[in-house]
Amino acid sequence: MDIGEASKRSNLPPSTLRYYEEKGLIKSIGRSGLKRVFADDISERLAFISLGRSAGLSLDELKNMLLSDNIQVDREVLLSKADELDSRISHLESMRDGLRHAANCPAPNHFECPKFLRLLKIANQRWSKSRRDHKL
Amino acid sequence: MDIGEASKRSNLPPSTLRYYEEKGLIKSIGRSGLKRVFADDISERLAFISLGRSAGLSLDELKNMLLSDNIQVDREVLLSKADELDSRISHLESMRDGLRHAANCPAPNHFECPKFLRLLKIANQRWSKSRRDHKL
DNA sequence: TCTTGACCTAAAGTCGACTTGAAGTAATAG
DNA sequence: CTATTACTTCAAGTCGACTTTAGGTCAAGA
Repeated sequence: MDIGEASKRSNLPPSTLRYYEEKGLIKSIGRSGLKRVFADDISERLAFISLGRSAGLSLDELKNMLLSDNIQVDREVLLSKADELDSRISHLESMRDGLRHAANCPAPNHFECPKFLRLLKIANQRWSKSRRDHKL
Repeated sequence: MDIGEASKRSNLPPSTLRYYEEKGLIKSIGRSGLKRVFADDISERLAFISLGRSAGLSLDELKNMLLSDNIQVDREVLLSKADELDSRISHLESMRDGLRHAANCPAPNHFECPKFLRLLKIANQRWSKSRRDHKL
């Protein structure tokens, strides 16, 4: 498959695919003349990357996850990434709950609403904890 | 409270606080000489911003949420932000589940594992749907 | 009185993640 | 044969979110 096809299937511009290749997130399987040729499973790889990006992961983080494709031992990397995601999910849930509450709260200023403040406080405690634990 | 105090309490450098003020995310209540003076509730506001940043929200998004502090009618903004967060949470959960599965999966290449691929597919369907719905 | 430290502004620099532009190649359609 | 179209490289440009730097103000302590 050429870069145009990969671009269509992944919904990412060719320039992005070249950039990802340069950064080592994907590989072309070879060339036909000048043109890159990609394997069929590139779509899934790119889907994974898109998903990760939309979830706020950096290209470096994603590269680490994808590297473990080849190497056996990287279960730990995957599991620790999963744990980081858990903590990120907690933040988002706190934000979401805070916003939903705020939308229905009669307090004139949300920062005076005790429930809202409690959600904030819990969320930031959780954050501090996970930063301590993972030395982020 | 001066900027140094606000910085300590929020665990953000003064330069960041000045930057946030410039971008309209926070306000100083006045000046004492040259020095900015912040109200006491600045800590909560900054906690909210930090939380949002750590969850991957942009300063503009956060500004929108915070603006609705003053104006009554913005329940809809808050609720739609909460919905966006729900979709972001779904992505993260899919990633997390995918990673946890991958860590225990015997398949040599995760992109050959049907369960992993199913998680990816579901996640991206959800993504496409939410992009359609919210015209992101 | 002088100096130190915490603040100030405005402008420039940095970093990640791309995008755009200029200049070239290669197959294909008219 | 030439023009179009899709690709190529490499360098430069952009954008968000900050950080750093240079030069200045001001209150407090030795």
